[in-house]
Amino acid sequence: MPELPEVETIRRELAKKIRDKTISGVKINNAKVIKEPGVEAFRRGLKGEKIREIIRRGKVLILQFRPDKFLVIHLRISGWILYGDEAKTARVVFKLSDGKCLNYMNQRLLGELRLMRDYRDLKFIKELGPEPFELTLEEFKALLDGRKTKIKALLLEQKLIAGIGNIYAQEALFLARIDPRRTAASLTPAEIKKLYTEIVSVLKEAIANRGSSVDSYRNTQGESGGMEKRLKVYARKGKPCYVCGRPLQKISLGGRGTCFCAFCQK
DNA sequence: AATGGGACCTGCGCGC
DNA sequence: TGCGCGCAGGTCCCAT
Repeated sequence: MPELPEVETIRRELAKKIRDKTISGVKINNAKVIKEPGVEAFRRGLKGEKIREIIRRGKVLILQFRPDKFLVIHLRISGWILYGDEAKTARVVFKLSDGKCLNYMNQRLLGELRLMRDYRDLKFIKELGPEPFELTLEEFKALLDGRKTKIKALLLEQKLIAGIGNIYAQEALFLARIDPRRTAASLTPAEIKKLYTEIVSVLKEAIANRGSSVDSYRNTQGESGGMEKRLKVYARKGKPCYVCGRPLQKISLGGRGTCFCAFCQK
């Protein structure tokens, strides 16, 4: 799925396009993605609701209608939101009162929609770690302290830090020149500081470039991001390292593909 | 606590 | 051309 920068891009675009618009109807092409309440209650509960706020928490997108009514949108892998005309391949179409549609795209059907009284009651959200931009260096240090897990796996733990996924974990480690196989506890204070800086920096760069479109992800206009051209290691196995020119390696860490430069990342 | 595997899904690109 | 396989931005759950 879209990671923090992609979801933040969607949030910003939607804030301009759909705030204060009303949902006039919901077309459900695949009920599998609706996790709560039931399909009919979901449809009924949304009809006539005005969108007041568009919120992001980690990789989760949330539409707020009332103080006690929220649509929680988890894109997971392959999810994105297309604004405009109704899309044939949309899993769910939210029709707006001005004739436009919010199409919930999700090829792999792993995404989840929930209509809830409070998104903060969702277990996943409750347990989510702090937003990277609100995390201090000292707090980041404390998260790594004593942890024997590999640093790359740790960065993906949403309970520790919200929003980093498999692209930006690899990118941040490359930028910080840290081998993804190192244990978290083995990082020196200088390395922790560098990694912290690079995480914040790469996420900001990605947001500024409207995210990475490496597979199905598109922005709300259906356009590619721009960050994919700037990625240094993700999906670049065998290609030359931008720093030393040696071919990048690919290994599996925690069941996820991981590209890195075995020479530059120590 | 850490790691590995599988599950959930669809569809793409690759080698044969 | 067609088929089987591996793989894909996420997360959960179980076993060791």
